[in-house]
Amino acid sequence: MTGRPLNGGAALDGDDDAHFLASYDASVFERPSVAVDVALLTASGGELFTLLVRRRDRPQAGRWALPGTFVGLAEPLEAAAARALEKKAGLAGVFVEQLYTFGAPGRDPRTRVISVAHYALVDPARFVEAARGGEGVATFKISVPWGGEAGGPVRAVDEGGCVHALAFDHADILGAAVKRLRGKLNYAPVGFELLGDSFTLLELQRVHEAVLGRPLNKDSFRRRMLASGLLEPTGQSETGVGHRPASLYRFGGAVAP
Amino acid sequence: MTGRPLNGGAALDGDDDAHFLASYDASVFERPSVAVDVALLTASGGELFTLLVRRRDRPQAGRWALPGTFVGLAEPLEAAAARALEKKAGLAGVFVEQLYTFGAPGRDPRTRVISVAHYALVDPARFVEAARGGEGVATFKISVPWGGEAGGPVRAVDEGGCVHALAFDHADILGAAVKRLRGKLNYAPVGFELLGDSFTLLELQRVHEAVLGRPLNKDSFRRRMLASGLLEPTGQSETGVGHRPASLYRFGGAVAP
DNA sequence: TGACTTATATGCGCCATGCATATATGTTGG
DNA sequence: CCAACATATATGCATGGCGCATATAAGTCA
Repeated sequence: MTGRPLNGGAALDGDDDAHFLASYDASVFERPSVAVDVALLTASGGELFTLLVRRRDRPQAGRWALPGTFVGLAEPLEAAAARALEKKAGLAGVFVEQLYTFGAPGRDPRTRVISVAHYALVDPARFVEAARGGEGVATFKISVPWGGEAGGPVRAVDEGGCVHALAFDHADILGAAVKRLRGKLNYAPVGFELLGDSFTLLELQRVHEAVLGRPLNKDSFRRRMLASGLLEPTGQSETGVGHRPASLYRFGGAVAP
Repeated sequence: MTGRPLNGGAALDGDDDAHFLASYDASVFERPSVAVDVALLTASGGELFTLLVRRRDRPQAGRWALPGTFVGLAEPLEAAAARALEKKAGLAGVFVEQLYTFGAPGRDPRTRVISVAHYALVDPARFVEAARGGEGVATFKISVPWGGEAGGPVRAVDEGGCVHALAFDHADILGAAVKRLRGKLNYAPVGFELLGDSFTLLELQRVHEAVLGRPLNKDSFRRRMLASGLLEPTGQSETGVGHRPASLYRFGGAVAP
């Protein structure tokens, strides 16, 4: 390994940098536009759903698209994603995380638009409320045509079972969100974002099954979750279910004994 | 779930969109700059190394930084990453993948610069060649101050054991690259990018250990790798090693029997 | 030739998982 | 009030992966 590092690597910037910055002309280079798009996901009945917005403006007016917006010049990316979610779906304070940046030169026919895609997770109750909120907003079931972590675009299916072609590369963004979620289930406490404050083990299992797209072994899932130390019994149980009620749990983040 | 999708969702764009696009003025919004930075990694002797470039321009002239460049207006992101690697390190045809997009408003003092970070993997032989290539280029050992998949910035250590502060948020980018690589080892055939055409099982184990930052059980590693079906014996063995020579393998991607 | 060093093969115990069985505890319908 | 019902919860058992230990193989080097 050949290396010629500086001795000490001391910071060389100071007042000189300040002078330089004062005279810096930011308009020298032509720039692409930067946007964010948000794949909002929820799980219900062992299926994944997303919220789409009908485009009113060109291009691709009339198509269904992810909530999105252009990024403000001094706005953090996550803030832009949260703003898009707030404006288009009326949702605030939900889990949002960066996903992948889609930047193929031809993905938007207007001009070069680089989209920093995010995904967001909410429980079904908040999701339904958000989907009822605005005009031009609708819920779509996500149909994943690939298994495991293969990846690729997914299909958006409306209530009538009709598949819709989405705007731009938004089917790929949704596919990336599902893939990320599947990968994360293996090692991270995902899934709790998709549930309410308290939940039964079976409800948690249904969420995992919705994300993974395959049934899970009940006993093994129970043991694994209870052994993970992430669950905390509330002491309460379901009521009115026509059979033995299940214990309710909440997410109890790694409390040391 | 409330939904009001269109019947059929037919594409509404056509000649109308063409007229619209012809008159579209792309300069309405102020835009951030978009750059790519590339964390080039290699593994040797159970350690990870990266290649850094000494900044000659303001701001932060003199600091060590990842190879990077601004993205051309019609240039794919991966192409920009490959171009940066080619120009700064003389490397072409290596594995490059998008990592994460760093866009905090203050990360570059000049103006808003959003960097789509990538990581690249090469075997030590090509790495050393690249590091010898240019002036103002050096090799640094990566010291990871966190375990598992915790994440966070890493330290760049020169040959003399001296830790250098990197330009901008490049220590975070390197940390994200290590984290990604650790996560990927669990399910994907990573590691082969970091080795030459043929290698012994122990060499492959050293690569995994370098990435994970912890020793691995030799027997278990052997069994797991041989059972994975990803390895193909070359029929050859090491020579001149002062002990029983190990069999050489190559990466044989899932060949059906 | 024999010491030395690492590769390779085999066996054993432990633990997570999948599967089967048994018991517990609510609701619902007589 | 009681029994049927449906699911929750608990327990046992076979299997397979993994960590660990042991034994043998095959080169180099003095």
